[in-house]
Amino acid sequence: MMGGKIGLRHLVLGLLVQRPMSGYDIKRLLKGFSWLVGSPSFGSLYPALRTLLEEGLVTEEGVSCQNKRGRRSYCITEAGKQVLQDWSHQPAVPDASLKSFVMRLILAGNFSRPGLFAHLQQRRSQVAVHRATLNQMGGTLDKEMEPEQRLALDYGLALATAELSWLDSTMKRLFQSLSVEVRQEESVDSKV
Amino acid sequence: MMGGKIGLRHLVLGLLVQRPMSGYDIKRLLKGFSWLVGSPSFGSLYPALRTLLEEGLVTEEGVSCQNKRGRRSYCITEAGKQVLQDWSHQPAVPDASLKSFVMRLILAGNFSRPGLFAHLQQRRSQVAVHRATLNQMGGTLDKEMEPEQRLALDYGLALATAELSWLDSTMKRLFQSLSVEVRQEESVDSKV
DNA sequence: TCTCCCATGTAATATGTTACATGATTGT
DNA sequence: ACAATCATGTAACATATTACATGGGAGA
Repeated sequence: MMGGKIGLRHLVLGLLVQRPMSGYDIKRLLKGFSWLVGSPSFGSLYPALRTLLEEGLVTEEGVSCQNKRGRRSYCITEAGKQVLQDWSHQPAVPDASLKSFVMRLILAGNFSRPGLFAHLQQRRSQVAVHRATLNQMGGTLDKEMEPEQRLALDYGLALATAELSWLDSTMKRLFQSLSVEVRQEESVDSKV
Repeated sequence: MMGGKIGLRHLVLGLLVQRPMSGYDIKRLLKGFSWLVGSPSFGSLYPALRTLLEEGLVTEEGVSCQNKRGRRSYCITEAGKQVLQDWSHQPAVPDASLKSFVMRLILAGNFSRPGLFAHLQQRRSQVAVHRATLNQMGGTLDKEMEPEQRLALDYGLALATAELSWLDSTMKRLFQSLSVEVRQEESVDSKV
């Protein structure tokens, strides 16, 4: 879910620059952005932290480090900052993005007309949820999110809005007779 | 690059409904949509076709099937159509999308201001290329692409345009002094 | 025949998810 | 002390990429 070249490692390092965090913290923080970057599973997150620790890019900071279990907070080291610095100077690879929805769109010819409509509508409700989530994050700012992350939030909102707009106009165009349902759902969204 | 639950298999099946194709054909066709769905590598494509063949979801059709090497065209079977049908009735899982660009955006606080600007501008040029590619596909339609795929094309264009718009306004807002460069690049894009 | 490109195949490697197991902490 | 949740760890599995190897056909 996190995708190849970039890797979880750099994302983790980048988040640890802002403040020390545990694996659990990272997971929680990233969950809000899951639509945009994907939320790593613990099965990949914890091993990644372990590796970073062994490589000396992060250190363990915390009250109860001698215990095998228990909360562990990680803190980026100078070496880690250097690695992050190097990475940020490399050009970003353009990576594929939307996958399953567009896949189905490409195969739209195989759908029945009602099937296509259902597909578009399902996507619409998913995107609406994502937009609502991002909106909510913007509201509860200050607490856990650094102000710099507003940019990512803003970006996500802009794209979600554009997609909703496309979905609406497309559904309207293809299925004019059913446009009533779309309108109803729209009014629900705008309350969020 | 293709992502979990959905799998290459269904995409391949879906494309084979339209007409028989070889692995190479599939790869070529998908390359144009690579920004939207990801383009599978041969290392995953050929084994996938092999598996589908063994499962009886596709058959080999072609002139020289007795050869070990050489062009092989695959044709979907009734069983394959059934599998595809079942799949298309399942709800789509919302999958993460933009990854590396947004990752860097989230980490924007670690960037220097010029670094951030470079990052945004790089993204802009990538998206501009993608949009140009899609535009071109729309022009050379009829040849290799089924008319149903226009929908995916249209979707991709709408999103790319929205993203370019956001990038432009954001860059303008954050770096007003440098907005001249953006304008220049804009005029280049519109020629495509 | 030689060369270049088309087309397929495969092994090594990387990375991620799922499902499970287990230890800590907190509230009642 | 008990339950619920927090938090970490790990093995089995799935899937993709990369780099390489190989065969076939068209033209010089």
